[in-house]
Amino acid sequence: MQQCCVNILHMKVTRNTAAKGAILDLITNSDSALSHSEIHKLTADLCDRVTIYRILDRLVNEDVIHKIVNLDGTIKYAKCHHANHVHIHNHVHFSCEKCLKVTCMENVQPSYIIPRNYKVNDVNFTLSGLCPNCL
Amino acid sequence: MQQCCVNILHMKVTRNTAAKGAILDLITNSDSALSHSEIHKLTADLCDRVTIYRILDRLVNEDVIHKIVNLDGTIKYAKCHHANHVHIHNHVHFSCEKCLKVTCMENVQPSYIIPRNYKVNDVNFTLSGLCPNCL
DNA sequence: TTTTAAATGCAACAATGTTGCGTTAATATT
DNA sequence: AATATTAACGCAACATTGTTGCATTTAAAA
Ligand SMILES: [Mn+2]
Ligand SMILES: [Mn+2]
Ligand SMILES: [Zn+2]
Ligand SMILES: [Zn+2]
Repeated sequence: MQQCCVNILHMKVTRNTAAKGAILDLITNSDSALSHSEIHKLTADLCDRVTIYRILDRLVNEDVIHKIVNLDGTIKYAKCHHANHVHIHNHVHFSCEKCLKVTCMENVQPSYIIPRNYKVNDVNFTLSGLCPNCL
Repeated sequence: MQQCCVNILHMKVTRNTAAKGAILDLITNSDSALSHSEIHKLTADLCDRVTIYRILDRLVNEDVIHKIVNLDGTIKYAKCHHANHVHIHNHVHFSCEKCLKVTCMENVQPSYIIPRNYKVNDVNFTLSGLCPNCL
């Protein structure tokens, strides 16, 4: 009765499927964060469009991948490379205006001072401009 | 031949209209950032849905208001209260998970160190959690 | 192998954002 | 004040994105 994966919020057992594995591989091996539509195009007929939404939600809730909100409002998905499993996702993301790639900068963690009467649960720091490849 | 307002990117003359004035007032007097749909509801029959999109774009391009991308990908609009006109918009935004309000924290400006081979043009820092009213 | 319920496909729907075009009206010019 | 210019508008039509319900399939525990 070994459980392979769980939704860390609801402590509900989840399952591994072919589509889930393929999408996770895609995200893991990508050098930039991917949106739903990008994944949809890259996977062709792997599975239904709705299934991709559900798989992405599942992977996020399992804390395997994380969401990044791009400056135009599009949501992208990436996999952290650091080891810690349950994590506050407090690093910077860079959104290149030319090649349109969004990348995690896991070693850039901004510091800020916020009044004590706020409780911070999550963080989304995005810088945009030109990446090294496009500069 | 005094020009009232211009698109600062294209240096093109823009015009003031009743709908534009009303929407700017709404945003100026709001204590939190507003989305297109919120503005649409608040203005009732002021103008067409499409016109609101175009007015918001115009106000952003005139550098009168600014966009804030919320953690769920929804885009909100706010007006800075500081004086400087053309500005890098580098302050933090706070997104409350309970009351769902998004507010500018103009005096919170994070510091970060990014490699020199990146060129930063814009910044979007959003914190989410509980605001003082909801804590 | 059997059981169970998570995951899927599909259809239908809702929300959000975009484009083209004929008309209206803000503003500069006369 | 009248006129000319063209930005802004309304409307319809469309595209994209995300959601929900339900019957069927299938991963994985028993
Ligand atoms: Mn990241
Ligand atoms: Mn702001
Ligand atoms: Zn680039
Ligand atoms: Zn609140």
